[in-house]
Amino acid sequence: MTRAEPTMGELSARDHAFYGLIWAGTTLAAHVDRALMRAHELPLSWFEVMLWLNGQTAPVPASALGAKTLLSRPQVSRVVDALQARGLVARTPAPHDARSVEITLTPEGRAAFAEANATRRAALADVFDQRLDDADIDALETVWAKLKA
Amino acid sequence: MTRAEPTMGELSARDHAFYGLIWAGTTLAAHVDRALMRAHELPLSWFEVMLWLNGQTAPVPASALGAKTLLSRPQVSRVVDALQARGLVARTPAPHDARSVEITLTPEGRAAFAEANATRRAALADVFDQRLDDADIDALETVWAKLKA
DNA sequence: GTAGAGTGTGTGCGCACGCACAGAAACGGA
DNA sequence: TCCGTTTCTGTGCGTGCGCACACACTCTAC
Repeated sequence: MTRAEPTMGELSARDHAFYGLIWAGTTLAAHVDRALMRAHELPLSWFEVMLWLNGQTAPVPASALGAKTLLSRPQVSRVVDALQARGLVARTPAPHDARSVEITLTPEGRAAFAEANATRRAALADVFDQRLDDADIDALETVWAKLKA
Repeated sequence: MTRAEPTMGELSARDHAFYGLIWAGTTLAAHVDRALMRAHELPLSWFEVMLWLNGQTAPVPASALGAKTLLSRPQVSRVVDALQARGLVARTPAPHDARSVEITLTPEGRAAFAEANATRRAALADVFDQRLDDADIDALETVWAKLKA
C-alpha cells in the first residue's frame, strides 16, 4: 500500500475526457488481448484483421486493411503472413492488377473468428455490460462517429 | 481509390462501442504523440509520467507511477532514466525505506511540462473541441469513471 | 514504344514495451 | 538474533510495431 495517492492535478473536463479515452481504450485493448491469447493464442491485432475480413464477403485488397485497421500497412502484411501460415486466411492475386493482393477468410478462418468473437464478447461483458447502460453506449457511438469524420 | 469498401459487418451497438473506444483512444494517442515529438522531442509516455508528477507537490514513489500510469513498472524505470538524463526529474531515496525511490519534477521539468501541455491542448483542439460538445465530454467522463471502478 | 511518375506490396532496421528475473531491503515469527 | 517471506527497484531478453526503403507493376505523355 502506497502512502502517497497521486492525482492528475487541476485539469479541465476536456483534459479528463482526453485522458479517459486513451486510458479506457488501452486498458480495454489489453484486457481483450489477454483473453484472446489465453483462449486461442490469438493476438488482438490478428483478431482485428479477421474482423474486417469477416464483414466482407468479397475479397479485400491488402491496402484496404491498412487503411481501415489500427495497424500500419507493413504490419498488416506480417499479420496476414501469420494468419496464412495457420490456414485462416488466403492470399490471392488481384484479377486486374498484378501488384495487388486480395485476402479472404478461409472456412477455418471464419470458424476461428466466430469462436474468438465469442470469447471477446465474454471478456467484454465482465467489465463492460455490467457497468455501462444503454445511454452510455449510445454516447460512445456518437463520439466515435464524430471523431471519425 | 479502392473499389471495395470493407465494413465491420453486423455488429451490435455494444460491439461498436467497444471498437470505437479502442479506435478513438489509439488514434488520439498517436496524434498527440506525433505533436509532442515534433514540438519537443518528447514521447507521450514521458509526458504521462510528468503529468502525474505535476499533479503532486510531494515526492512520488516510483511504484505509485507504475500503478497509476498506463506504463508498466519496468517501463517507468526507463522513462525516469531518460527524464533524469535531461534534468527534468530527480530521483531521491525515500526517507523511511531504503528500497523505495521518490521522484520529483525539477523546475526545468515543470517548465517543460507546461510547454508540452500547451502543445497537447493545441493538438487536441484540432480534432477534439471542434467536433465534441459539452454533453459528449460529460458522457466520456462518466464512462471513464464507471470503467475505472 | 519507351521513359518517367505513381501505386501496391513486402522487408531491413531500430525502438518501445512487457515478462521474467536478480538484487537489496523491510518485516515477521521462532 | 536469525531466517524465510514479502516488497521495491532495476536489468536481460524477446516481441510487436512503425519508418524508410526496395521491388514490381500500372499508367500516361511524348
